[in-house]
Amino acid sequence: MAPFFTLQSSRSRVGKMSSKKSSAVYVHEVDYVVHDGVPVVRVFGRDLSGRSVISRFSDFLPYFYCMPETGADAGKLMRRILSPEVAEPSHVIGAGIESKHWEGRKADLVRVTIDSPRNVRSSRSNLGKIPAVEDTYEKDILFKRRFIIDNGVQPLSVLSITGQEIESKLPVGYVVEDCGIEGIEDNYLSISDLRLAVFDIEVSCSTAPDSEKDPIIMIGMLDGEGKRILTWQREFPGAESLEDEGSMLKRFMDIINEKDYDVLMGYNSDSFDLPYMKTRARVNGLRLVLGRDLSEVGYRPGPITGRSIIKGRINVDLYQPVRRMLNLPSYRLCDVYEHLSGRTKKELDMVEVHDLWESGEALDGASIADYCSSDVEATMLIAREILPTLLELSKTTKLLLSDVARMGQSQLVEWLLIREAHRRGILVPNKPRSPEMARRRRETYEGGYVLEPRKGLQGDMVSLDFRSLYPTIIVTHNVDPSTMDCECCEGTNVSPTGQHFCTQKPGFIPSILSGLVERRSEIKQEMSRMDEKDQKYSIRDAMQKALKILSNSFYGYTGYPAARWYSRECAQSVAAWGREYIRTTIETAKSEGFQVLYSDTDSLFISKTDYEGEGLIDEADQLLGKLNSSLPGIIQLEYQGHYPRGFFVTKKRYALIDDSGEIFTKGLEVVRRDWSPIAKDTQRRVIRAILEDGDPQRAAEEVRGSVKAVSERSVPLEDLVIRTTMTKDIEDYESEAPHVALARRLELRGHEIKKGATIEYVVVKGQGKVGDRARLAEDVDPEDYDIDYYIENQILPPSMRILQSFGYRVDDLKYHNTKQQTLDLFG
DNA sequence: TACCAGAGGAG
DNA sequence: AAATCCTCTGGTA
Repeated sequence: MAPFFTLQSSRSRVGKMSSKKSSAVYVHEVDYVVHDGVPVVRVFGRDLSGRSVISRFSDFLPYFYCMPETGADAGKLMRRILSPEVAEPSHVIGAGIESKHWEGRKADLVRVTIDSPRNVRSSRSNLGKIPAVEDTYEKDILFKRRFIIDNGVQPLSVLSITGQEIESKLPVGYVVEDCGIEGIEDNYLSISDLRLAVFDIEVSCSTAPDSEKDPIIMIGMLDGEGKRILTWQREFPGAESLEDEGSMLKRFMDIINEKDYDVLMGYNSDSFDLPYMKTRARVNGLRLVLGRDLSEVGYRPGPITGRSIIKGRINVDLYQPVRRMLNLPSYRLCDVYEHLSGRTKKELDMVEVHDLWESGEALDGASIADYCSSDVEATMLIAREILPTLLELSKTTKLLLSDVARMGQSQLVEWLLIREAHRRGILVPNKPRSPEMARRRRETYEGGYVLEPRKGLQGDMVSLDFRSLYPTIIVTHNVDPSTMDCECCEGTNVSPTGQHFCTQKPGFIPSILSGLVERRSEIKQEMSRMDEKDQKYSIRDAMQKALKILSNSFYGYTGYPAARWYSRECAQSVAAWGREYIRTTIETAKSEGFQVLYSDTDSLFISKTDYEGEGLIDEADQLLGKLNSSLPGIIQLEYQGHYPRGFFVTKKRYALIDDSGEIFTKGLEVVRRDWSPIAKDTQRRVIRAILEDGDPQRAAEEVRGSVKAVSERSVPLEDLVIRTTMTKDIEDYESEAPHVALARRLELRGHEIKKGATIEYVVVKGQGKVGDRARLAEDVDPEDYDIDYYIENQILPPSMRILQSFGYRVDDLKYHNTKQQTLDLFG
């Protein structure tokens, strides 16, 4: 143990030992407060008897490391830092020497302890200026996470603590002071052990909601026991009606605090419901108190959307995780619900809610209360779908569930690495500063290999793919910044880009990744022997998904310019090895008499003359055996599927049908969000006609049908809507694409259009650019849509791309019946 | 016609 | 706030 000197004696727990008691707490949330300048970490959770606990730790302090300049002595630097003229203005209250792994060697660092998290920034800036300090490290690790990592705390599992129960004003639960950690148990909560609730608010407003003046008229809540709808002034069947908005908010707070939920979830609750409720509470002379410590809801603005803070409860906004974990054309609550349940749900727009509230009437027999109720049910359904995976991600990364729900893939990987680095005594690299990041962004490298497909209709084929190609390359070849170009292994394990990786000692990243990959394959093994309806099966599935998300993120992480463990050479080597493996596979398949129809990165489609069905599958199996016997390490090629028919249009654009008749479409307009429904539906019918019936003539007929419908104006406007996302703020666009042009006009009309908004437009007839003729569907008369545009630019191109390989030309598809057309014009 | 910016997909 | 590869559109010179 390294020597440790302090300027201030640390609080001793020994004296209070007699009055201390031990308890075990399931950890839900962790944060800290500062009392009289002293940081107190609070662990929120529930004890084994189910009582809510806040345990307070006051002997944990923030710290960071100072790396001495090369040649400078760590001890001397430490003494300098501890000297009053440096220590006092820098809030240093202790320092010690610690040895850490750094860039392939052991380095002695000065670990500097600071009095409070709020002083870390200024302190490291001061100490960083000392000439003998080369750089400071680990100063930007959030204090609550530092506590979790250093103490090995496992969120959602059991923490054994000692401490003194103290008097508190909490209505439920108790507070334990002067806590110390006795142990960590691997005893994780599952979803059914958590008290969870979803909520949703309805606002009445005439245009856009303004939290200063437009009231919340209803709050829906749903937990394991049932649903509650709160409203005011008006009566709705099944709803509890309060006197006014303020009373309703008060009632909401009372329910949350009495039921003492562990998890509170909403859809867009971080950026909408909670901030809105906070403002409405203020307008009504109240404070929105939802914290487990009876604190008010907080709000921290963020780069994209802010984050609402409910102290002590796990606050999950399902919107972001849904966006990340599900690939959907739309992420409106009703659309996500529809996708998951297969049932439709009516979404009310702001104006409809307003009208119904004002009139007190029902729309199509349903009141606002019914819609509010369906909103919370939809939210709960989404929670059931994705919360299990979030829970598993939290268990694997040991991050708080509320953090996991807000982090991207790179952050999940990074925090997993940081925790592991701490365990192994590895110094955590700093985040790159902006010039370094800019430099990294410029250094691009070559990625996966894509083979030009054999175009047109193909018969019987089999697809093979590498099981987790990039993760298995990283593990097999020990790809890691610390193993790269070692002195011991020159000339062995050389990547196609020239770097070699140590074959003697396992690298940091590969050793962590191999654990994840192994666990996943064990779980998948287990699952293959289980009944799919078994509840344990779905838990395994969530575990497996979480491990997959994490394993697949490592490669991208090493090539990510903002990563602490960035290494272009590593990312480059992985991709280069990937290209080598797929190219070798293609060559071997060819030399074994197969035709290789298409290949992309880690997969290939093959066929063999005179072989079909089972015969082809047998042949492919033999090829697979041969290939796998020569693949190194854990890299493995797998049988993916058999397709009796399919066609390739270009790279990354094709459609296949499998033996059960299921159609898989990749890249074509059908699967894209930015084409009109009429264009996508027509293409879908073309694909079906060809793959299901092998009937291009019927396909052509489908196209003519759509052309006719558009010409006759019998297509409903909603099928003509083109949706495009604003990927940046309006003023940042260089070009004047249709959705940008419309967005600019809408802004002049007083609409606020932010980055991320979806612009939905219909093209109307007239002269000039498409952008000038793009209109909101609500502003378009069915007589005004541009028939020619929809035929020439929406229906024909996607369908033609498929049908041209069957010998069709544009004119063959254009007119259903030329004479009829002429007659119509005159009739 | 050639080129660019932009969107959104594949793996 | 993961990477690269790729096709296609609309606008512009």
